[in-house]
Amino acid sequence: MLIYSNNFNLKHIADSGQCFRMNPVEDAKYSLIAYDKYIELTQVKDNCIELSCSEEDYNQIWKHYFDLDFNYEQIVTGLSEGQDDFLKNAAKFGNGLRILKQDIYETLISFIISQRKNIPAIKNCIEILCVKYGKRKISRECGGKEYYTFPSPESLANASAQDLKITGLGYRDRYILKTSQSVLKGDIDLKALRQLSFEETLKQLQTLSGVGIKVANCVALYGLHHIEAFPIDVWIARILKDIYNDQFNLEPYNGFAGIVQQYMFYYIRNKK
DNA sequence: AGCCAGGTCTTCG
DNA sequence: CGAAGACATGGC
Repeated sequence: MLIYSNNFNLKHIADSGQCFRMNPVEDAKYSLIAYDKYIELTQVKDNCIELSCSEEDYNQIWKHYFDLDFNYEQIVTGLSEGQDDFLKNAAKFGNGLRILKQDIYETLISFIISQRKNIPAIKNCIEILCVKYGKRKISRECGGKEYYTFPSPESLANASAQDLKITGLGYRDRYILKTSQSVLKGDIDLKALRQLSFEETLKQLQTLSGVGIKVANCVALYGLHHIEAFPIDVWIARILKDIYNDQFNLEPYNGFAGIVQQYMFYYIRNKK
């Protein structure tokens, strides 16, 4: 089916570092695995995307996943026409970036893995984890394509420390194990986080093993859609220091700082 | 080859 | 308290 939107760019989203299982398959075409589903998406035109899914899956999953009920136009135009030169360029450069609504547990585990790894390494590591601990499935829509779902909390909580060693997790293996056990035991109720305030959510997430302020903000932003979150990693920290001399004022972007952050991150990582 | 990666945890002063 | 050091592995 075809979707029309002025702010929906597959390449930018795939390279945005917020999701790790969206990859190019051929020119302008991407595969994506999320919520136990496999989908292929093609950028037909700047403002037109073709999805391989049924209308039912679109309405139940993908419309929500890509945050397509939200209009990014005003915010992105606001940035690209504002007075901040860096954000102007970032907004123009990354136009079509959106903040995805990903599964909370997958986001949590993915961003625990992300610490001190580059993005290709994160992707590889997650893929190994999925093949080893996820479910093998076949996509009907996409020519019998084989894929693996993201592991459940049970499967990772019950993984042996020995087996985890060979997944390339490094020292993060114990974080994954402990956090998955916390989720499984109910020490934390990931779904219930949706009822909490942003600040309280960050606090609860940080009780988990391997989750500090940065990962907590990423989970809040990409898994719970707190678009006021502003994760500061090494790249954003460099921007704040080098471009803004540590004087960046978030206040004008109150309530959607996460979108600003995403455009900053994409721009600094991908501009020549 | 050697540095660095979407940080966190522990230890030290 | 805040600052420094340790941490596993792989990509480039």
